[in-house]
Amino acid sequence: MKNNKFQAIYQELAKKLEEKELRVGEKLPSEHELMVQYHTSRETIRKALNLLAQNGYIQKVRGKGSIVLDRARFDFPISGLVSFKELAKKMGKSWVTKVHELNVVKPSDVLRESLGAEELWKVVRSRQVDGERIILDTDYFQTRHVPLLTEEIAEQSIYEHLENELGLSISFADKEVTVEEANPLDRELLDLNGLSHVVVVKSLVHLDDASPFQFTESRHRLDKFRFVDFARRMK
Amino acid sequence: MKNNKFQAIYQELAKKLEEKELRVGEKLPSEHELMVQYHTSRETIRKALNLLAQNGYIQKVRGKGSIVLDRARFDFPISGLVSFKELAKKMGKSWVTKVHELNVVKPSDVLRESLGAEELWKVVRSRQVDGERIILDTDYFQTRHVPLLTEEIAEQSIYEHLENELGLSISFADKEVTVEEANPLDRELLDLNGLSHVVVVKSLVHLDDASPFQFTESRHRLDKFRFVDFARRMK
DNA sequence: TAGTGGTCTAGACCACAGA
DNA sequence: CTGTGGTCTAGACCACTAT
Repeated sequence: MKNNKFQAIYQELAKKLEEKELRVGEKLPSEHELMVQYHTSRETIRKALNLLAQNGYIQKVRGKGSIVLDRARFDFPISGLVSFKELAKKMGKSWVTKVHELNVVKPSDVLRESLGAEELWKVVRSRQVDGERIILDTDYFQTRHVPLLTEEIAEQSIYEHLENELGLSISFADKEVTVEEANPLDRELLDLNGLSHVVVVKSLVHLDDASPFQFTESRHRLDKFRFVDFARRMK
Repeated sequence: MKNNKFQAIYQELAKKLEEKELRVGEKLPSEHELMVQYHTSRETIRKALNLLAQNGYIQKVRGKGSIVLDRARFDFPISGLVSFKELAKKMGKSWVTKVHELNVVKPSDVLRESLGAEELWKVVRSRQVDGERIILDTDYFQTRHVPLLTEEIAEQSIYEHLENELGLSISFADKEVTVEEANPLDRELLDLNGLSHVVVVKSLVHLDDASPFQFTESRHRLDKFRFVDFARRMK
């Protein structure tokens, strides 16, 4: 990966934990031991362990050690920071993305204020998983950062295109999950099976320099929605 | 608070940011400057700033500085690590908690496996906000850690009781958000207004030593559910 | 080039768990 | 008491932004 020692150690340990080289409830080697193993300083080991803790692999307990947690590692944030393609792949699902709209539009007042731009790419896509259209995504991107979008790109992964081709670095997102009544577009482009409501995930995505870059509204069929979170109390 | 320098600095800076002493988009003083201001080392300042970043107050940009983010600071996780009482108070809502069941039960197989106990407190409570019963909470607690629960405690805040009276320290939770069809108990104890589904938040809450302690199923009326999240890409 | 944040070190002292 | 993780320091070097 990168040149960072602590990231490398994190990834090595995370891999070991995913491959269950250590059982749930057992303890990681102590920080001192890891320090020796990896020929590095204690603070560097601690950075790696803190990453593990933040990501739910371990729980550090003073005086005892680092306990391996039972984390079903299928968890991932719905939309926003992980692309739909990655998600579907991880879940081992067959999926089809269909592009319904792709053009440059003038933003509404709310969007103009959120994204601070006079021109935005608008992309409307439905997501079909196992033969059913269950997600309807509407994305708005800054034209400033994205000169060109094509149907081919939108059908594959816009995120991959942004990060790999354009070198944009996504950093963080504010997300809001609510439930709304299905609108006519939902009824047209999703297989709702008579369900009256949809789960709506709105995300405002930012780049590394903290500038707002993308707004997404993701509308999910109720019965296919699942959101898993790992909440750690602030210390 | 505690004796920790970096926590104190974090709290002081967070307070300043909440009181808008710095505007969105402006920059915090540099790490070197803060180091001098607070008579401390750079790593300590960096710990405080990392806390600010983790909690969405700032975004650190290499070569530039720490940029103040526009974070509506009303965000909080729904259920699990924040008590209903805290939540309602923050939102400035009138609320009533009604206890429908409170006793010791033998756990189901799933619960026994999750919590590893042969005896659990079961508490069923409805939450009324602004005159409407919109949330139905079912909690299971380890009797091992909680010798006594009374209706009075359950009507107020069980969390306050656990942390203040019993000295238990809650640490982290796994949460799952789904939508389910309303069941007869939902219809009886909630004002559903004909809505056919409820949002279900399941949480498995752990103590500081990583032992599972509490399982909660929180059922929310669709139209009153809102979940706000701040997602940071792993680095 | 000067100023910023990012990583890393080697050491110190403290708080807590367990034998 | 020993071993664990938690905090803090003073310094070094690197990578990036801006001028």
